Amino acid sequence: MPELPEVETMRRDLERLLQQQIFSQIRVIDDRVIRGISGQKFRDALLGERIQSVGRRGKALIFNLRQDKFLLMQPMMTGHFIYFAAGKPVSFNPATKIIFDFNSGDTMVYNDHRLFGRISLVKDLSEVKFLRDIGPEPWDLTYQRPWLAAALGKRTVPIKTLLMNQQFLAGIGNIYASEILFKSGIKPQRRAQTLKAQEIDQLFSWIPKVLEEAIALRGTSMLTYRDTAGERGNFSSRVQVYGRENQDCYRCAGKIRKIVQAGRSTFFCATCQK
DNA sequence: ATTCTGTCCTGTAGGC
DNA sequence: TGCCTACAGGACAGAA
Repeated sequence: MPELPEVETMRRDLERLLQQQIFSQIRVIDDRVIRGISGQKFRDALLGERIQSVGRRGKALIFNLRQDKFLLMQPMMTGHFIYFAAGKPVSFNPATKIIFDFNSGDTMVYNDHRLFGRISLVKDLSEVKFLRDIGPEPWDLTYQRPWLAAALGKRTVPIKTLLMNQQFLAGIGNIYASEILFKSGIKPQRRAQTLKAQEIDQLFSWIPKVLEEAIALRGTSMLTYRDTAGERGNFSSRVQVYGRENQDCYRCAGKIRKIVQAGRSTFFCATCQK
């Protein structure tokens, strides 16, 4: 489900709400959401641990517990946390897979109806393949115009598919790939290495701009995404092309079209995007 | 090496 | 209303 803006929204909320809190009880309702160890071992290893801070890398959330202990969570399509302050009624549903209680009396539940999400405890983040192989964040020092041009030049995949490749760049998923290409005026089917200098300029500036605007609006809610308070993201109202098949383009008279690339839906305006 | 396809799951929206 | 199919914010193995 969530892409970089949604995961960053979760990170900010969770760090504000849970920093310095200590796990006092953990109820694993469905073992399948935990990777590597049993629900019982997961629970035992987490009890008494204190959340020092909450980080993010691409679409992964990282709870920093100790120098050699991290709670890693990848929401994938439908995983998300809902927070309940002490004294508030905690609400569950069939998607609730883990319930975390803290010393303060606060509770955080983990919901994931499709069970694609991953939660694990790791000693060393570099032992996680996903984190070893992931590309730069769009705000890293590496993220420079010449780096982007060189990286694009080596690839023959359609630009939309490349934008979604986490080894290329961290954090962009299916919604923002379409939105970024619309803003950049580039057709999603274009092969990465065929982009002209002026198009690379557009892409280079729109990638962080679109993501930053989405973070400021607390992400996009299409179907199931909710923040830690159970609220929808407000970028949904700014979406230009995603999910708008056959509707009018906001910028020209054309219709938004939908195609499938690498098994995923892509939306674009055939008039605005060249 | 890079690129593409199918798979893991469950819920829900839309067509008939 | 109720059935049936298609599809859903991701990542990865295995095939081409």
